[in-house]
Amino acid sequence: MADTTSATFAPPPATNPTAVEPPKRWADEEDEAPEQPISTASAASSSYDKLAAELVEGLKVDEEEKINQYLEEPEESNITAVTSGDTPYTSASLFEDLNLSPELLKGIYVEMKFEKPSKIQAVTLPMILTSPYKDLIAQAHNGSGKTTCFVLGMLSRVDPKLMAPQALCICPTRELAMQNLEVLQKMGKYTGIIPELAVPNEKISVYKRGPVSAQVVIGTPGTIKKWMSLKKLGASYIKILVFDEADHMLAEDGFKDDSLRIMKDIERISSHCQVLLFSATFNETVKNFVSRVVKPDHNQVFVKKEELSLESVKQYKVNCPDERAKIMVVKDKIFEFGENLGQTIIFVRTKVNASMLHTELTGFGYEVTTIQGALKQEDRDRIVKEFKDGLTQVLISTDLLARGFDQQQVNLVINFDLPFKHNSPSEPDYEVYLHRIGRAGRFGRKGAVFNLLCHDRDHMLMSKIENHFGKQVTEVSSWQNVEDFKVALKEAGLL
DNA sequence: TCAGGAT
Repeated sequence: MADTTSATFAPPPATNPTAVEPPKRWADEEDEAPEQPISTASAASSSYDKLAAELVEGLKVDEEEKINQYLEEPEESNITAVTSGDTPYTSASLFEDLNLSPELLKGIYVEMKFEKPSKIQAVTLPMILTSPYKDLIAQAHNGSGKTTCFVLGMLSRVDPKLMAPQALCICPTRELAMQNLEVLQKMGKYTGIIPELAVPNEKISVYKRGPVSAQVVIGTPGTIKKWMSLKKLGASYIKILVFDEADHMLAEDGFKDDSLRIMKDIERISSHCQVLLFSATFNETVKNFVSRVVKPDHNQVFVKKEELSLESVKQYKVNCPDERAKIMVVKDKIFEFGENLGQTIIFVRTKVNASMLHTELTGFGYEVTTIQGALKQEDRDRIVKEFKDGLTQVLISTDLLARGFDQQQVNLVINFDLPFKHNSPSEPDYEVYLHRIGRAGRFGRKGAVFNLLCHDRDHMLMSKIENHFGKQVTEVSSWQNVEDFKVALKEAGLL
């Protein structure tokens, strides 16, 4: 594949719009982490090639509507946007183009240290912030700045003088809700807007508290649903509703029921509420479903699946004769080089495997921490904090952290187990795979992924993943040879 | 042998 950073911005079936901006990397801003200044126009820009206009599959826009209004867009973009209706949008090349308050701009420049909008931000922010406020389904690469899109959207649309919940953001895990809250607090530092976290809390009873007066609420589905049903969280003034990791939030085996319930309760009371659905992944099934969930005149932004895997993250597979060998690879190869690398996340499929691997590695005397949902919340919080503070080097995790978790120093991801679909174990979970490898290479950084394969099924899953993304994964010749791993890590740019 | 949130 030539280069995922390149593409044409062209809604079907129209002709290409005019290029208005010089090419730049898609990952010119990180997803959830504000700490790093944006590096804009990169040296890689010369290698962009132009892709043909592509159809957005699953488009469900009313045929009677004029659907081909589109943004003036940088021609080098790997996203396809389709807008619906008469509203014209102009890509925002500067944050100043967005009519943001001076307080919000100050947060963007001073606190976040952003310079200019990333690709996904340039395209979606005008859609989010232009009246009439239409629903939006937006897909963009891992680490490309999605969080900023909806956080900025929420902060910008909230009236700071009205002390009532006006924006709601729903996330699949407590960790992600907390991370998003932190971004919002930082970006909104000068706005005076008050946020609140809505996640389960053993210490504070929801029954004893008063109604929420915070203007932005970020949380997990069950808690938000509960607060709403207990009339602690009023929907009257909510005008923007965000689903982070929206494909998972609306998937059949995800949080679909809770999410729909919340959405309907809000829309019943606040019918003009704008709904934003963000994720790096939308499989065809979910894409079709979500486009029927939002209002018919919604806008869409999508990326082809072949272009979703990050070019900056080098993927490898390692054939291991048995489970024991997988542990040895982690022990002798990963820890061997680990000191010279950034941080590492080892993904396992089950809590049991997480505990097993943790016991094995600590038994060898290695320092490693493990996070999974069965731990107490305070332990989860501590482990995440230690990892984010750089106090721990290697973190074992279930898919709890597969999505959204942003830690820039992670440049190595180990798939100790490959993700597969619960209801059909011979099918890989392509979306989880993509989210996992997206934990490395945040903000366009270099990274490496090692997939440890031992059973026949692993090989089958791996080849299906390769086919799905149209990308061959390089094989490490021998699981026992330190040199092979060294070569791989050098090739990935990590040594 | 699902992991996640919440009950």
